[in-house]
Amino acid sequence: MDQSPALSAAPAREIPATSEAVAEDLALAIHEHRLPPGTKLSEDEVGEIFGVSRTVIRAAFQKLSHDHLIVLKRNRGAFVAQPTAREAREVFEARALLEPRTARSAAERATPADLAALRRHIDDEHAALHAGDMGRALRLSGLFHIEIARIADQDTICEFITSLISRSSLIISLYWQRRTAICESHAHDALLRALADRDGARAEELMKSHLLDLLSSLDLKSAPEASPSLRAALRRD
Amino acid sequence: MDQSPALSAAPAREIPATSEAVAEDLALAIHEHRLPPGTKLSEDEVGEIFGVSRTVIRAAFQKLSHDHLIVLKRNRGAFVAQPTAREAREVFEARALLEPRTARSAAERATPADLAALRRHIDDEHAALHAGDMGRALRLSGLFHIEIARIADQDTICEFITSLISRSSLIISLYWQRRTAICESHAHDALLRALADRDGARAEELMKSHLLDLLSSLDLKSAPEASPSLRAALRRD
DNA sequence: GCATCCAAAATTGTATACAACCTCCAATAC
DNA sequence: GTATTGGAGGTTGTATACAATTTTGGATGC
Repeated sequence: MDQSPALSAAPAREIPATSEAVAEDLALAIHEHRLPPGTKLSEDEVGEIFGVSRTVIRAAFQKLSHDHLIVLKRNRGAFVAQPTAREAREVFEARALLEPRTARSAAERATPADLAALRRHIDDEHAALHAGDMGRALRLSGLFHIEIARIADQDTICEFITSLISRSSLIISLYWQRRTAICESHAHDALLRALADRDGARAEELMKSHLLDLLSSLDLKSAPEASPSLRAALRRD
Repeated sequence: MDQSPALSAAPAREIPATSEAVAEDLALAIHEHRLPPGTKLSEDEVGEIFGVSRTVIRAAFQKLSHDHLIVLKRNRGAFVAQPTAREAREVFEARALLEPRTARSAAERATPADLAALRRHIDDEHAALHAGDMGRALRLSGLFHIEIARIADQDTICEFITSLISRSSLIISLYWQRRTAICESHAHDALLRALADRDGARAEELMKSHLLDLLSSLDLKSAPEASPSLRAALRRD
């Protein structure tokens, strides 16, 4: 019942939380599994936590619902999404259609400043990994992909990719194979080198195989982990 | 001021209009240019037309905003979107990444029932064209593409494509070159034949060139028609 | 013991009231 | 004549009250 601790860690906002800010905080909590899939999000409770009325919360829920991070059920309420194995495959299939070509475009346009920003992302990600902060590493890894889409200078596609990566974060935290050792793959380093070399074809190919690697590192056979708490597994919705 | 006629033609709904129904009616009105780009949508006015409170209208606006059919400006209100030439190119670029491969998948999965449904869409579209009902023809043309995505059985990609086609409808009605004769291109017929032949490669290629044709049939050089009323052109927002 | 059903409690759906903000226009100063 | 400022009107942002629906708990019957 008391899910405040999962959220109270994040907000600490002063007074007027907008619906965008609420949605962002909730998204982060979902990505980092502080709000596990299947969790019921009560409008009253969330509203009280953020210090705003249900009106604002409902707007935030609508946004999150559109991004498939939560599922709205009429007259039932909002629940943290539980992506199925099929949905996981579909999300990565969509990314496989969009991101490789986008990486190619990025390679043809990247400025030194862009490359430096990517370099920073990678370094931060490595640092987080070595510090054992998987949540932060995962978020930075996503930002690396989003940054590439931004460099490609295609707002529309960038928006789609951003949404897909957001869903991917939830999927990865659900289906990641624990047995895999720390995924210190150097795929991002290789991508950055291709971009620096302005080698669009290589960047496209690297992104393609990187996404395949990512998908194959997921364990989509077994049920979506019901380990930490049985709640999600026992909910019949 | 009095934009009721543009809407009153559509709803005719009995009593309780949901936010989804309102959004759908508004989307149709935008697609068919009954609500021209730049039009201000007042919450009070729309609410009165549909017989619901602003609460419901705001939810509908949020959904339409996410689909880029309207633009929400804080403390200013909702305006029918005016896609720029750049946005038009981006939307078709995104479609070019998604739809050809999706058509290939569809070719590999289409059942006789699927093909019959597509055949019906094409026939209806031709009939609408000959009847001079361009609005209906455009809508059916979009539905043809959506149907192909549905056949491909990829919900995630289908959702993206649906959104892109919705934006395309608005773009086409904005930038379509009047001088082009009735676009009785038989691209859809050719696509259907490729699907019936289970020729995925041909379907992919046909879809690719069809989208290129579509984009090149737009006049993205000239300003987005300010013909019917100067309002849109004169608004400085 | 088990299932069914009904009523109370809780939660969401909708409408409305009030607050905050923007726009517009007129009045004033230069 | 032009620019600035002030206030009135109108629209959106938010909170709250009420209605409708679902959920829950126990009582009843088999």
